[in-house]
Amino acid sequence: MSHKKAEERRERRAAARRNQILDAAAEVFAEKGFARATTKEIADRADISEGTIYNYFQAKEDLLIDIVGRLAESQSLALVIKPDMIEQVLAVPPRDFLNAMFHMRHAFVLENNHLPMLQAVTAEVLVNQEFAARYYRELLEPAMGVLAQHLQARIARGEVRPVDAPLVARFLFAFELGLLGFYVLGDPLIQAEWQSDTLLEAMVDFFLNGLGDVSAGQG
Amino acid sequence: MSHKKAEERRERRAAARRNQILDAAAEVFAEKGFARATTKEIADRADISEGTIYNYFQAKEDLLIDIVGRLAESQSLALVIKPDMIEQVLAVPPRDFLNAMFHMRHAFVLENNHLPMLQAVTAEVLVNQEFAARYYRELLEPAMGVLAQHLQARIARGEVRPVDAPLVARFLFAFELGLLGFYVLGDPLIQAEWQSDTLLEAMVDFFLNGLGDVSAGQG
Amino acid sequence: MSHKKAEERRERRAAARRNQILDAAAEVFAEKGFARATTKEIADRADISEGTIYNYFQAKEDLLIDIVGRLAESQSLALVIKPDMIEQVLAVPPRDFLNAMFHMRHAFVLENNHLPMLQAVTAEVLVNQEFAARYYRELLEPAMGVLAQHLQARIARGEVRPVDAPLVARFLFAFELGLLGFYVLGDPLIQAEWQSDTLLEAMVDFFLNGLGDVSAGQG
Amino acid sequence: MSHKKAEERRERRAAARRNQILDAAAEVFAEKGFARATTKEIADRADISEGTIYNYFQAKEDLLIDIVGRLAESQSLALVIKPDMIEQVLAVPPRDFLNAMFHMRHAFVLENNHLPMLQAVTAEVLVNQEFAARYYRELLEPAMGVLAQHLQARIARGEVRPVDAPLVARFLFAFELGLLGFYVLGDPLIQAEWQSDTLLEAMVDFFLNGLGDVSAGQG
DNA sequence: AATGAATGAGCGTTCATTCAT
DNA sequence: AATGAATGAACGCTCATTCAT
Repeated sequence: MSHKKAEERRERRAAARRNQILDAAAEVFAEKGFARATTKEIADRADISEGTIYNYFQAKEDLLIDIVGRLAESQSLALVIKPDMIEQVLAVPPRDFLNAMFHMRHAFVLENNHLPMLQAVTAEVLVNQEFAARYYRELLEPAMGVLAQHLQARIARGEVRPVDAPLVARFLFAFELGLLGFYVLGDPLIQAEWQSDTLLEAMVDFFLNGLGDVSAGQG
Repeated sequence: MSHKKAEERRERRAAARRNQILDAAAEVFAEKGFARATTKEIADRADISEGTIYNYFQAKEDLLIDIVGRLAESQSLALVIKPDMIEQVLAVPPRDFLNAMFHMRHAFVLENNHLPMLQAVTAEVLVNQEFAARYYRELLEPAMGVLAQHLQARIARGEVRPVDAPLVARFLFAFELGLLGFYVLGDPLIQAEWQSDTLLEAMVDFFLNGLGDVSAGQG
Repeated sequence: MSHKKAEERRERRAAARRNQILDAAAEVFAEKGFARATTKEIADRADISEGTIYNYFQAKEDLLIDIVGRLAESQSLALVIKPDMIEQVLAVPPRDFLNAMFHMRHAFVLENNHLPMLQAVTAEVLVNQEFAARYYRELLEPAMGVLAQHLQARIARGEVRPVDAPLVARFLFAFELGLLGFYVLGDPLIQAEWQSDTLLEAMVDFFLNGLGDVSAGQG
Repeated sequence: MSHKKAEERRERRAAARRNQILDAAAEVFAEKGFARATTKEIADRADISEGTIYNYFQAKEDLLIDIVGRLAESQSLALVIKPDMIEQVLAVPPRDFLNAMFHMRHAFVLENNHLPMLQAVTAEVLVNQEFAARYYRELLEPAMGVLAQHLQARIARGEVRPVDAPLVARFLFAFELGLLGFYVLGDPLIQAEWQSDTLLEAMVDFFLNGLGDVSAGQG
């Protein structure tokens, strides 16, 4: 039916506009922060007029909310270990699993305009309680939960030491969050090596062996 | 001389006023973010009038700059391993050294109104290049440099594995930065345990041993 | 001719659309006032798109102008004493004439969506000189003129005291205008009784006898 | 005490500013209507900057609310028959009482910038339910109540016919409201005579005698 | 003839900064 | 040194109007 097709095309166009606006918003938010970003600059960046933003979003704040939503969706597609794949993933040795995970997360950051989105959202989250809750609930908690379960399974299989899985999952995410902070702060070493095997292997090595507890044998 | 004394007293009072204003500013910045914080609220919080702020600072932005300065100064007093103490510090076993360092850094966060200052500065740093540079140069780089050197010395003494010291120093600071992020985000586990021995020891353990490389023996 | 018929049908449809839009506009203007009413809400209320309004009217303001026009036309059909009926109307006793007039005017307000139209126009008229002139010229003056003439004829016939006819005609219309104001303001007494015989008779009685000049006999 | 005096002077200045702004606002509201009036024009008219308005009022709407308040206060000072004066007022013959009342009300309109205030408020009231309620409660009801009581007392004394006092009080106020409408609409007769004895006496005469019920004697 | 996405001027409001007191 | 009233630029947002479809 032509009516149906026309509707579909309209919806596709609307979705494209929304994404166009969100991409522009994420960039400006990342550069200036949410509060200092102006709807005018977002509109200019997206090559539309200010009024058009409000045909697609109710308020400036909704842009940030929807950016979180897009990140969450994107992450869930990319990072969650699907229930029906558990066995296959557990078959991968810990070293390779860690490497793959770090690799995937570092690649995720640079894909699809994710960096400005993460930067924009992270900065706002530090000074906006409502956002903090949403960010924690939608982005951190689900991914951390999956990792903690996975870790627990590895422990049960005797592949890693019997550490406190939820705590170590937080360590891992905190570590990644901090490393992303270093990237955004412009640390030359982290920026240059962000996707390099050198960095990923150093991380894997560090997570598996730590500094090497020489005292352990001595104590 | 009484003239000199009067001058000194005046300067002491001025410094007290500055600190009073900076404390108020740090709180408001932490709660709302720099851009959303208003000079009116800062003035109210500091129990002075808006005009008075401008007798002590040229612009709102200077408040944040001076907060970074105060943090840097405070950190340099508290955290830098003084050159004339190197030998004594190296005498401490790695495990105790790490424990002391984590303990000191976590205590630092909660002391002297440092948390709001760190929160305010960290949020702004993510979206303000000028600030990012200042923060990196004044707060991160010096402390990281000292730690990297220290680590190198430990490696030379055979106390820790021959890791890439500058990189691992970054790992350590990234980890701490990310953990602070979790604290500010309101992660219940991290917040509850922030200064507990349990958390500090888990961290030390993790840094010394990692997950335990079971595959190492297998490879 | 089928061409002519098609044209007529088109015109009838166009007139229906115009009325559909004007009815919707009058409602929204009455509820929110002209300036606060949006073309979007008018379009929604009329079940058409915003663009369609502009196929029938040049601008939002024209909606109000045409509402005045419709009211004037409607009033002239209903209220003006036709020249060829003068004799018949004068044959009606004053009391019955007043009663009929009040009855007709009060019914007029509640008929055919007139109330929102009157409300919308009256509110705008108070703050818009151009409109005030149009309203006065098209709605008040003609009706007042007819009433004044009629009154004069009654005076000539000795049926009413020799009052200043144009002034008393104004009194009568001012009174009705004010009463409509009370209705719109939500005065419970006036609203409840708007079309009741009680109110109409009290009005007639008041217009014929006033408060009763007790002093007249004393003076 | 000089502190107290300074405070008093400050308050006097603030009150003057508020009045200066309200006067300007009333004028602009009367000319354009509340919604079309801009804060910029009010500020220009009051010879201050737009920002200053917001040092004295929370929002544009509060200007109108406070105008109603000023009118109510002003009216209560001018028009309410004080309880301890009832006897004196009742001693005045009905004709003189009506004349004085009409005189006072017509003078009130032209005094102290009341006309633009009444015009502004009346126009808004017709299209704003919240305002209608406030206007009715604060401006109409109290004055109408006093008049109805007074009328009842006159009836009890046999000075006026036994009319329905609350209803006739409404008639009187509706009449005045409508007459004010005619004034604002620019009716040349009403405008020219607004304060003239001719008009006032015609009104008094009309209220006392109506059109003269010739039929009464006939019936 | 009807649509509704796009426009951009203009609105009410905020707030860092100034300055007379 | 301290005040707080005044400022006005700049913001987020609305909405009458246009026009390609």
